[in-house]
Amino acid sequence: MADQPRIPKPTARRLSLYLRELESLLEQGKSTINSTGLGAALDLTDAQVRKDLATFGQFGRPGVGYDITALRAELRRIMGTDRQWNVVVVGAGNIGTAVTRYPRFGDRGFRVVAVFDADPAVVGNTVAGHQVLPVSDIQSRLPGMNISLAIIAVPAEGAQQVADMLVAAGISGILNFAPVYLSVPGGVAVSSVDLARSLEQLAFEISADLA
Amino acid sequence: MADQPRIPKPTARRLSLYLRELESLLEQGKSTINSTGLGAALDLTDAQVRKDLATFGQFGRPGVGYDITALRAELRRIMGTDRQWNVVVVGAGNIGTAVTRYPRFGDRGFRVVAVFDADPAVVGNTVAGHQVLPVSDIQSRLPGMNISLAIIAVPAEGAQQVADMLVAAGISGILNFAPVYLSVPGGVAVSSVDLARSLEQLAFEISADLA
DNA sequence: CGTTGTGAAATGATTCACAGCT
DNA sequence: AGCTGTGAATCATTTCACAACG
Repeated sequence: MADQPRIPKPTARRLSLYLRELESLLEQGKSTINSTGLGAALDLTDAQVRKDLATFGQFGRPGVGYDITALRAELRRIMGTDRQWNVVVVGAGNIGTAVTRYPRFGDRGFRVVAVFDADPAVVGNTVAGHQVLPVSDIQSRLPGMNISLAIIAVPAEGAQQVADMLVAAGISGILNFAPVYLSVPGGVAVSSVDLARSLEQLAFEISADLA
Repeated sequence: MADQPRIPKPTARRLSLYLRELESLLEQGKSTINSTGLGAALDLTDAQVRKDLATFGQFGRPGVGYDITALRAELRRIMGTDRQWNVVVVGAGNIGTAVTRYPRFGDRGFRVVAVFDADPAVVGNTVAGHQVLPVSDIQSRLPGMNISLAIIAVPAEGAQQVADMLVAAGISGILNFAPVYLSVPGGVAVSSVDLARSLEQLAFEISADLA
């Protein structure tokens, strides 16, 4: 087996940034872009852009740049978003509801197909066309629904337990809005969004600036 | 003037993680923690934890570890969250509303004090006790409200324009939920949350795993 | 000619390993 | 004895700079 060309983590994080910018350039009617232009739009150097893209293949043409449509297709393929991903949302509170209704998921290949909540007062309600199911049904209902991504939007206290249930039900990726570190077995990806942390980050940058 | 001990960006990002974990340890009734324990809870090595904290001072006691309450106070001071930060939310749609209602901000020193929206059908509504004001009032109303942080939760198309208005009104930090890169003058901090990107990241990790 | 792709150099971050404090 | 703080070594990422290409 040929060994994979290692992918630097920062490169992996920037990939979706390139993809987003390419979409925007297409809307503006552009058809090619060079590394300098793509970098300028994202605050990256031209060399950085070229190194990142070269990790996955040779997509550019010397003297011309990158064909936007072709590069977009490559990136989608590389990221796995050239197909549809079904998503389950656990937690139908403020955040869970907002996320379930988020209109941009559809354009990017994601579709919420089920919503769960632990609160009996919420179970049975409808959120964006989905009847909220009890979390106790995760075990029995999830397998067979062909879902590999989950969004956790429950309070901190319940998050680890929900994560365990989701993993047991075969989920391979979790987007976590609860402000706790989730411990999951290898092979399961976790990405976290902590709103208070994001604001703290800003407070810190501002405070550090004037120090 | 003595030159600042440079702060590595990854260290800056982890600071709020330590803070969050310390809160959790306090709730569990612990009073001291060592670098190994703090690291284990966050998937970091003990050396990493010590290096990070040592960037800001000598907070630990050899043979004992770190006093949780004292370290928490230090981190809060360093991050600037030992005081109250007023926050303005622009955009009262799904995300803006969820963020405005987010109960955890209060515990962490943040307080939403105003909500704006561009849609006349939404202006005048009440969200979590705040009457929604028209974005056109940002210029006149914001200055004097003592707000340095803003949350942008408007569609991609309007985000840059809103950012410009906020900067003009004296905001120094922006948490951006719109899926676009915001260009701001130096001295203004931006931190972004892009839900579709977060899911893409997971899709990529999963796809890359089985390659 | 302009622009890519890429080795080589420079910079940045993490890990090691241990002296020194309590 | 246990654990911190920290130089030195390793590892990772970015930037430089240029040959090769359309």
